Amino acid sequence: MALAHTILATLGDEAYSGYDLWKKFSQTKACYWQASQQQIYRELGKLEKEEAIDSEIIAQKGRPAKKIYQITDKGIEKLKNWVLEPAEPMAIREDLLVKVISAHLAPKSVILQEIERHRQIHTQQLSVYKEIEQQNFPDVSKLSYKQKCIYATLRCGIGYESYRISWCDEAISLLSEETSK
Amino acid sequence: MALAHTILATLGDEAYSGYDLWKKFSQTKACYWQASQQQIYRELGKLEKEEAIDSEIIAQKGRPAKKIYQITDKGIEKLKNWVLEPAEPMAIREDLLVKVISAHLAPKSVILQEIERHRQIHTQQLSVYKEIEQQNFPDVSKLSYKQKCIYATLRCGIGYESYRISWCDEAISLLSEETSK
DNA sequence: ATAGTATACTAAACAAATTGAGTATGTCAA
DNA sequence: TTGACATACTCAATTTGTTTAGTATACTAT
Repeated sequence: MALAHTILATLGDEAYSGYDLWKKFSQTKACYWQASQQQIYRELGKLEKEEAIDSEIIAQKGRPAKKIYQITDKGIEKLKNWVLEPAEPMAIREDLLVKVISAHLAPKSVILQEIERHRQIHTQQLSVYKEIEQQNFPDVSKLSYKQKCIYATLRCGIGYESYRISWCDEAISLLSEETSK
Repeated sequence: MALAHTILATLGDEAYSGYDLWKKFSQTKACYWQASQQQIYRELGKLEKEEAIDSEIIAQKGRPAKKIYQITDKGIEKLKNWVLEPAEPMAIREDLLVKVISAHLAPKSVILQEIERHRQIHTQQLSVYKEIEQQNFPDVSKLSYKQKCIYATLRCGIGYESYRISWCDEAISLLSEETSK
């Protein structure tokens, strides 16, 4: 599965501790992979066992020591082989939509407010991505191939949040209408 | 979790067997919930144990007998309570994007062809949804509230596939460009 | 005849994800 | 000095999802 590979890909650029990875995931990686702290620590343990990564303990002043991980040649090989395999599109499992098809069981305002709440969440996330875009990708024409790849994932996140916001607007408008039946 | 609730919501309209539900899931439910046959059968077993649904075995001519399930009052109550709770936005875990950030490990054509393949998958799914839209929702103004809710989920699926196609186009264009660096 | 496909369901092992409880250190503000 | 928060990591239980392997009936095309 791809959590291992996302970690490998991230460690390909720089050494990170589990905690650093977790923060990275909740920030810039969020547009394509979400994982909890526990998942990341467990996966790091597994990857170290199979020697795809190795670790080093770094003492810090004024902070607990941290264990930073580096990708090994074996890990690079593993990642490379995986990239060559075809990827399945993500499975859609959207709780909100299950609630929408069950919406008639509750007062109309419940689902409308919930969609509005989601609209806000996606608007917030979109502004985070747009901020990253402005800060890190001011001039697309000057990007290296590797940077373009990262930028493409950010654009995917921006597209996703925009699509979600549009759908929320459409759904609110559709479900707010007066219905004779 | 929502597989149980998706099943309950589906059984709210009509009695289905596990096999029927599975087909329903791979067709019209696909825009908001995906589940395998095995998952559905297991979930049905659980739901029956907790008396949210009950079953009846129906003999058929020229086919194996089937076990059809109906929602109980307890099940309706369970679904209703769940609808009132807030829903978390779906976690994004998109293998393709992990491959995109690792794309520099393979020849450029590998990732471009893979994105093109995904573009085709999403184009195919979009046309399925549009066909359903034309067949089942020719006149939105005549829909009941309950039907509008179902239609809203279809519109979400249509929006999703459209967004995916647009992103594939953008990514192919971005990554195909000549890069000096 | 038999191979392939569709219907209809069960079981079990395994992998991945979630949830909750802990441990420990250090900063900062009330 | 107490409580909240951030850093940094571990362990265990449970749920959810995937994979593989079955059983069994019946239709259809070769």
